[in-house]
Amino acid sequence: MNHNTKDTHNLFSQYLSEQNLRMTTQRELILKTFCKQKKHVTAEQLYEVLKKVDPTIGHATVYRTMKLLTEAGIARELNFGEGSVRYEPDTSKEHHDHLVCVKCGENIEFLDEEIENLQKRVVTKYGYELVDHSLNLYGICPKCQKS
Amino acid sequence: MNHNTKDTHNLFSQYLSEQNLRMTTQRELILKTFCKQKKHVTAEQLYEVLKKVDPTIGHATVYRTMKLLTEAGIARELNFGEGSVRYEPDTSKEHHDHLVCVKCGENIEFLDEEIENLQKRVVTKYGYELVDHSLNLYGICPKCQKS
DNA sequence: TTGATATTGATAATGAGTTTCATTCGCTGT
DNA sequence: ACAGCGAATGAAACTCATTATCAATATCAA
Ligand SMILES: [Mn+2]
Ligand SMILES: [Mn+2]
Ligand SMILES: [Zn+2]
Ligand SMILES: [Zn+2]
Repeated sequence: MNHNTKDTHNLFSQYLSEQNLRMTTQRELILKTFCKQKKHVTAEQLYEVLKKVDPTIGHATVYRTMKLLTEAGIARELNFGEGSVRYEPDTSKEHHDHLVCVKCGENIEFLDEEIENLQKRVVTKYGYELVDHSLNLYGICPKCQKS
Repeated sequence: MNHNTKDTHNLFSQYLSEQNLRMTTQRELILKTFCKQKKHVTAEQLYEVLKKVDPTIGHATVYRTMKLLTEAGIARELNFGEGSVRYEPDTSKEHHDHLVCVKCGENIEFLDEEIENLQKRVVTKYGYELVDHSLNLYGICPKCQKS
């Protein structure tokens, strides 16, 4: 289940005060707008959406805030090798990996417990301590296979 | 086993002629130098090495040639989210994934057949046609755990 | 050897993301 | 409500990786 807006707002407030940072109207707006997005967005895309609500909002503020949301565990960075980072809500309850169509960009979220476990096995085999992982599968979606 | 220099040179020559492109002294030098590298290099790092051999070589030529080598199936692009792309020899005989230390950057190459197979299962489950994949595990190496 | 055309290197341009800095805002204590 | 201080903001300049432009040069089939 997803965090609702109030959940993430509380989470963010708490994170900010822990770090002696402040909740601002811009940060509230960015959080709210980010949580509404249905797709994985880049900071630039989110900035475009935000400008319609608050035309005075700054470019840098969006980047800065997405970084904060990531540190707070509310957003997660995705790198599909496109040249820019995408963000998705990160509720830590629902980790998943991605299957991306290289033609149209459509992407499916999946979670394979077996793969997750095997990853841990690899990491411990080499004496490493697992911090994170990134698994992206690239393919051609059924729709694009027909054209 | 690795391609040797002559192998890759032939592969590259063939690819170039198929595309109506030309083998040049710069391309030969870049290929040779790239194949000698022991670690995954960025285009910039390779450029630094190349300048010592041929100080007149151009920055853009290195980038252009690494792109060609990738298309020819001789190099493979790696993205560890560092901001720049790294390259490794791609012999297709020896695919592997990476386990990277987030502290010191040391990285281990591994191949887990079970994971590879499970990936295929995921892809076919959703009706996709697998094109590529990228699996990076990030952790802390034994050495860095002690400090 | 020649000519068509691909390639090169210098340089400018791009695009994502970050830094700087003067101004404004948020919060805590009064 | 008010003051004061440090945090946050937006504009603009900047960085860094990579790509585009273009005049000069090199390759190779004929
Ligand atoms: Mn996702
Ligand atoms: Mn490797
Ligand atoms: Zn598609
Ligand atoms: Zn390490």
